[in-house]
Amino acid sequence: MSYRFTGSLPYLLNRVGVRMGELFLQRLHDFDITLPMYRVLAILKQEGPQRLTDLSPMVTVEISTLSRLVTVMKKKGLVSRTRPDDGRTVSIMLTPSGDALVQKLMPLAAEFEAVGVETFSDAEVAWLKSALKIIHTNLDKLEAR
Amino acid sequence: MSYRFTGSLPYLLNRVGVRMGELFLQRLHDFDITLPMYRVLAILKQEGPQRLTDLSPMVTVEISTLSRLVTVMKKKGLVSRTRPDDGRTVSIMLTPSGDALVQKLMPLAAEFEAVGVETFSDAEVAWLKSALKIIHTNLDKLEAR
DNA sequence: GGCTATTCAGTGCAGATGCAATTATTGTGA
DNA sequence: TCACAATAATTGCATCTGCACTGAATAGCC
Repeated sequence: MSYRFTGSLPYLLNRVGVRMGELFLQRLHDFDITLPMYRVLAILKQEGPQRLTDLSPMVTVEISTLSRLVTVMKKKGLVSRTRPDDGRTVSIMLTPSGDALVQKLMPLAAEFEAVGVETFSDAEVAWLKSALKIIHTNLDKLEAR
Repeated sequence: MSYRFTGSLPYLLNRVGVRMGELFLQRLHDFDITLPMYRVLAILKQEGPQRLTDLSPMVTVEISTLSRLVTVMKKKGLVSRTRPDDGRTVSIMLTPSGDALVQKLMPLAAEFEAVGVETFSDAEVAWLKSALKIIHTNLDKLEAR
């Protein structure tokens, strides 16, 4: 039966990833933010103020897109832009309002994860997560051509 | 240590999924098609002619987007549109040219998967894939609110 | 110190996408 | 049979996104 597309890893990964994102976005609708915005908030909450260049790989979004995204988020009062030490650099920081919002959303995200893996043991979930990290690293070999 | 966003399942899934897609898209560039187009071709190759409604959940793409996508693919001579039995329905089918293209791309996709999981045993890969399917099913519980 | 290269962010533009409304066809109940 | 509901695909519109280019600031080299 050779190669089954619907049984391939890229397909299965994309399918479950997109699905989870879609479902989460529906809940986010009440808070008037998008999925990438949530990811930015969550990263800033965890890692503290970041430059766009550093934020980009963490949220897997192009810098140009991120730049515009931050503009919108600033208008919403969720983050602030400041020019610190380096004049080229911009430091993106959570505002108290943004911090409060991400605080409210974290339980929701946790619930999504819990439902997704409710049929697995803790050890299995741990293995799965480490596997996803390893695969991400393995993909580096494809990067340089 | 409470909740770590970068250690959460949705984040890890999205990150590796998007990354794999980006890398694959780079290779697809030589063939002048996009990632969703490849997915449509692969599904049609495996499952045979499909309606838009059936295709949509399989490629995780909105029907409206799919409709326009098929228009472009038809112009490229990769697929054909036909109105069969039901007058409302459209049957999307691979052309010989589309079939030849997907045939060329399948080894490439297989290589991507192989590199991604090269540090895992066959049994581990099998478990991982079944886990991704189960999670996708578990997410149904979040669908209906 | 001054010139060039590099780094970082922002913009113009074209294409992709989703939601909502529209059109066309089929199914159904009185 | 006829009106009305349901299904399938398409289109209008606003938004999102990435690529390529531009602008601004710093670093490195002579």
